[in-house]
Amino acid sequence: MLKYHKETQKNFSVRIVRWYRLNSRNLPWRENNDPYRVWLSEVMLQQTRVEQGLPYFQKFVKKFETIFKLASAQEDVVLRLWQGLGYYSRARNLHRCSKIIATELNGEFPASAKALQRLPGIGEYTAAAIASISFGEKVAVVDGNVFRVLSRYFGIEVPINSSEGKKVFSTLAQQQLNESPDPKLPPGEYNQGIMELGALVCTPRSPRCADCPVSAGCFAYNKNLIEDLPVKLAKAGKRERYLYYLMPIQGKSVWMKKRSQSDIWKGLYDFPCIESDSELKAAALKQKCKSMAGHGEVALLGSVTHLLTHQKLFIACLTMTGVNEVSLKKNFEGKWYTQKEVVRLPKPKVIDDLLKIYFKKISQGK
DNA sequence: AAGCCGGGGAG
DNA sequence: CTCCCAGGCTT
Repeated sequence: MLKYHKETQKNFSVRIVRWYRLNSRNLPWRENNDPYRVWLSEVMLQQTRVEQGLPYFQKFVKKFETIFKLASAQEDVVLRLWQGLGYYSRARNLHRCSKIIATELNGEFPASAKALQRLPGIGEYTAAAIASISFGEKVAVVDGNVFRVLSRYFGIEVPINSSEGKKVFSTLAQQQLNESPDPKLPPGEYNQGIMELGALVCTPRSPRCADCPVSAGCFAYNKNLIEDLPVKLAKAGKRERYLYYLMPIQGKSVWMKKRSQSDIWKGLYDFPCIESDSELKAAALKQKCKSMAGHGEVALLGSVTHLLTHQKLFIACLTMTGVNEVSLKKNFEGKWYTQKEVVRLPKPKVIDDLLKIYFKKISQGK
């Protein structure tokens, strides 16, 4: 660990809170400290930018005014509202969590980080966020912003995605709260302040050090190491998958199935799929489709490359009319859904895009 | 401890 | 193109 100046360290937390009070964005979940809204926003913002999550937050609080309304909703309805936000296990865990709180806890959130963390979808970060913001508990959050700000300010080279890094940075974050010169420093404002600073000023690239309230004491700023911190271990490469979707059509209905295995998009709906580790030739693919779903008319609807964090998906989608339902049912799960029903189903972004292409096509009379 | 899970915006 | 975002769960 690199050395830093202790006199500048001492006022870090106080400067952060002072800056936060003058520069915080006006965000809907900051209107009050209601744990339901704080929880909802924190789960939505896991690995997600504020701008991306914001419209979803508005939709959710409007549709589910209380945790009881969320708890009594169907999972498909929750997933459909979450559609497009990604990491769908968050939505499934959010729903599970709401049921526990509504039915077992009389609708009241546990008031400590330790108790909160026992709930599904609430890990160390989210537990600390809710406990500090809604209940004033003196517990520090450690998210991507905190890693970056602390790494730069204190000049710490330990990789932020290593086990040691997690320990080092959470200890350091908690120290700022415990050893603050202001014993009444509001933990929620300190936590939101350091994250807000990371989001608005101490950004991953081209940070706005001229606007930073703690630049004078910042190790990286003073040593001109801003671009070198934080340190991060290299990640594994992406797996490549070739997904060949067969979209069976019957009148105004489309055959879809729910993804239930522990794979991408669990809980969402897509079409029968033939997967391969390598590219399939058009002729071979067509042959395969016909053998699995009957000898109907096959046509290419579209093909796209879809990037996920860990996977690169090469996707092609074939429409098929005149399918043999017996053959289809033997090879694939699922059932027929009318166009109206299809719109209501929660679907991955790519599937939603493909359906839009198809529906547009048929509305123009092919 | 390492791998897995989405989608989008910035540079 | 790469990186990363108010992380958590599974193996």
